[in-house]
Amino acid sequence: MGSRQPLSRSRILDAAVSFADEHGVDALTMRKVADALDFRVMSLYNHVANKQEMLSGMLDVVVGEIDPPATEGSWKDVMQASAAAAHAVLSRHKWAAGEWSKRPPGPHRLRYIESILRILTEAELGPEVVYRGYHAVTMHIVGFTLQEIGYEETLGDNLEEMASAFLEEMGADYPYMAEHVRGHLGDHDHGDEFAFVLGLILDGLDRSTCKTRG
Amino acid sequence: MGSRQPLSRSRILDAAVSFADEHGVDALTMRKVADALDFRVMSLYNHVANKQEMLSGMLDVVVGEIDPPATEGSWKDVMQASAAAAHAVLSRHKWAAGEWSKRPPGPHRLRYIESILRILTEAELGPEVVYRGYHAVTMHIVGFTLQEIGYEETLGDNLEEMASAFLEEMGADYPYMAEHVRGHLGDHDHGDEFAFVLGLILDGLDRSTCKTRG
DNA sequence: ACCTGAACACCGTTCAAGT
DNA sequence: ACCTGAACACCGTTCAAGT
Repeated sequence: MGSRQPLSRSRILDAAVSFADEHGVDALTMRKVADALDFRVMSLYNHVANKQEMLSGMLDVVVGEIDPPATEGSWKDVMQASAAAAHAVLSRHKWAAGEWSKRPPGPHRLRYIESILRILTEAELGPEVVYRGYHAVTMHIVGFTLQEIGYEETLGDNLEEMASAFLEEMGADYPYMAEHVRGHLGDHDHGDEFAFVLGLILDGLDRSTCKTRG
Repeated sequence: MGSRQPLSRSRILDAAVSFADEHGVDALTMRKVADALDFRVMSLYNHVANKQEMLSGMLDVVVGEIDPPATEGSWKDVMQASAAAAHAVLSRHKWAAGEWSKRPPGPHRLRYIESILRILTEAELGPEVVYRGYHAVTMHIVGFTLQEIGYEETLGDNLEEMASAFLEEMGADYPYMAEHVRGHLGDHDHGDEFAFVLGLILDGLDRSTCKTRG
C-alpha cells in the first residue's frame, strides 16, 4: 500500500492497473490511484499528462503482458496460441478490452500488431488476405473477449439464478432465446468457443487464398 | 431546442442519443441533456432512474432502429442483410457499439437477439452450431464496428497525414505495419470487409454443420 | 525536480419544497 | 404528478508555493 518510494510513471500505471482490475475502470479516479500510492492527487500530474493519457498507458502495460508469438510451427497454430495468450491477458484485466479501441496504440501494442502482421505475412496468404485477415483476427480477439466479459458482468454473480428467472418470466415470449439460455445453463460442454470461431476465420482466410491463387 | 412540451422518458432518451451522436458519450452529462430539453437537471430523475439506466435506454433506442431481418431468402443472405443493417445503425451512432457489451439488454435488443437466433435455428444448423454461431455473429457485428470506429477516432480527421507521418518516422522499425498502413492509404479497393469476414464465419458454420451431420 | 494546499469549474444524486 | 432550488460528496485539472 503506502510504500513511500519516489513516484514514477511506471509505478502510477501499475497501481492504476491493479485498481482497475479490482474495482473496475468506472471506479478509477486520479484521487484513488494517488491514495493507493500514498501520495496526493496533484503529484500524479508530474508523471502522466492527464487521465486519458494514463488510461492509454495502462492499456499498454496490459498489452505488454501478452507473450510474443512462437517463432516456429504452422501459421494457424502460432496464430491460435498467440490469440489464446491475448485472450487470457484480457480476461485477467476485464476493463482492458473495452479500452482497446478507444486508445491510441502505445509501444507494446505497436510491437503486438507487428507480430500479428508478421505471422500472416509469412503464411504467404497474399497481400489482400493479410490486410483483411489482420482486421478479422484482432476484431475476434478483442470483440469475443468483450462479449464474454459483458455476459459475466451483466448477468452478475448469480448467473444460474438470473437465467432461470428469465426462463420462467419471458421464456414463452422468446422461445429461441430460451433455448439459447438453456444451452448456457446445461452441463453440455461447448468446448473452446474462442478457438472455434477463430478457427473458422483462419480456415476461411486460408481457403480464400487458395481461391485467389488458383 | 427548447421546445417546452412536458418531459418524458422517451423525449429524454432521444435528446440524449442526439447529444451523444454529436458530442460523444464521454461528453454526455445529465445537465447537458436537461439543457438541450430546456429543463433543469433534477427533472430528469422523474423519468429515468439514473445515468446508467439512461444509457441502457439510449442503447435500446438505437437497437430499435435496426430493421428486422427479411422473412425469406437463403439464411446466409438474410444474415448478411441483417448484419449490414445493424452495422449501418451502429456506424450512425458511433458511441453505441462501445456500450453494447456494458449494458443489460432492453426490449428492442431482446427482440433483436431473438431474430438472430431464429435465422440460425431455421437454417437447421443443429443446436451446437446455432449456439456458437450466435456468439460468433454478434461478436462480429459489434466487434468489427467497434474496431472500424476506433481507427477513425484515434487517427483523427487527418487520416492521410497521420499515416504518412507514421510511415516516415517508424516505417523502418515496423515493416509489416508500414505495409499495412500503405494498404489503408492506397486507392486499392478492399471491398466490403465487414461482409467478407462475416462471410468467412457463416461459411465456416455451414461447413462445420456438414461435418457434424457426417 | 518533484511534491502539495488551495482553488475552480464541473459532476451525479438526494431531498424537501413548491405547483 | 411533475418540476426545481439548494445542497452534498465527489470529480479532473491548474497554479503558485514550497522543498
